[in-house]
Amino acid sequence: MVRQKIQIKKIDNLTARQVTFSKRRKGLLKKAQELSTLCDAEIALIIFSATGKLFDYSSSSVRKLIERYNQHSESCGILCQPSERGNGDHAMLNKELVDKTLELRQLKGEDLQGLCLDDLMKLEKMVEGGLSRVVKTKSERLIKDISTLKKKESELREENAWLKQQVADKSEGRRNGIIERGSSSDQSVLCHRDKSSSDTSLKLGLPFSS
Amino acid sequence: MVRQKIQIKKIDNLTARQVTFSKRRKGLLKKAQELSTLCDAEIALIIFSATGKLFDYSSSSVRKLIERYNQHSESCGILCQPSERGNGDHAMLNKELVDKTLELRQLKGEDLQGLCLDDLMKLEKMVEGGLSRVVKTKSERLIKDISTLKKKESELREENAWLKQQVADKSEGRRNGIIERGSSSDQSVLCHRDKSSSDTSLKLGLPFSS
DNA sequence: AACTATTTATAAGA
DNA sequence: TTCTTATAAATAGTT
Repeated sequence: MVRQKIQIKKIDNLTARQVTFSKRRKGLLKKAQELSTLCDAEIALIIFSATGKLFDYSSSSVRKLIERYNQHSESCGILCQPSERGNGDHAMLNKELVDKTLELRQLKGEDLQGLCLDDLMKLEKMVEGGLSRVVKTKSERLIKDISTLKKKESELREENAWLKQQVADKSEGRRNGIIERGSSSDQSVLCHRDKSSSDTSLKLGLPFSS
Repeated sequence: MVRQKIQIKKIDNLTARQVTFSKRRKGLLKKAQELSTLCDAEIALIIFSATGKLFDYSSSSVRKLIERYNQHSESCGILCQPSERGNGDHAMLNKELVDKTLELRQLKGEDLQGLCLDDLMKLEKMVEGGLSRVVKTKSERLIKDISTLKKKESELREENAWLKQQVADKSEGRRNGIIERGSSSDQSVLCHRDKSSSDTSLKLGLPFSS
């Protein structure tokens, strides 16, 4: 489009992609807003970045538009049902939900402007704690996975050695003019082991190191 | 924008409005599609014309995006319009609460045993992101506070110097037997300065460094 | 985050 | 609606 025309395909370079995303997102939001104003249209725009971050715009409210969209596209009864409510329980539940939602957002590092330094320090400590526990659990999981993989590896090595031995034995047998003594039982064992091991290695995704 | 720049306000003429709607809608859809392709973003766009006609676009499926939007940011909908949700959908409220409670616990590093390695990595990334944002906000706050404090400090130093000068002048005045010439106007100025500065220092909690 | 050479989008007219 | 065209706006590449 500019200095040079670009192809409309995924931008390979990460930085360039992020910059373009930021610029074009801004442009898109502006255009949406202009259209809704100029032509008296109701618009909702939902954008998830490749990293999962959400950006949205609506001339009124995204949720309201979704509601309208649902009504328009389905002849639904589910979403528009009137209801027995108002236990007062409802309000409480809702309040709890609002509280948790805010806490959640703050743990994710959003909506921090309202917090004082003290709150920020507390929050930092909490998130650090969470992070360290997540990392610890991840490490444990990794270690466990590694040990499982190592075990599989040693089993496979063992099997491998055994197979090699079989092959060597057979070759030697042939060279010596001895023809497949007891072959049927050996075959069945080999078949069985081979099947189970290939299944395993596929699932776990080789190769191993060391 | 063209032959003549237009104001972004509702177009009065019906025909012109319809024509513009048609053109700009097309442009907006194109831009949305380009953004999603170029930057690997997921986008949903819902447009209701003034006459109630629906136009939509999505990189995948509008319904899927709405689903994701609900999961990602029930927060926003709830925070902004708690009353707008399906009144009395107790079960749904409850489910959201349960979900959020679990998410909250996991962000805090609890209840991680049920997660697979992939989930743990995602969680780690999310918490890291949160932590970095919290730390960044804290730093900004600290820097702002420090700069405020430094400014106050310099004001106080200035005031202090001025006061010292006053004291010195008075002492000299007395020693020389000259009694408070023009004292009333000096006093009023001093009073004014003193009041504003003491109020500030109390609120911010001295002392300063250097 | 700014700049700017170009490409795109589009308002007005046909 | 669609086409044209002059001009405004958006933006890719660069700094």
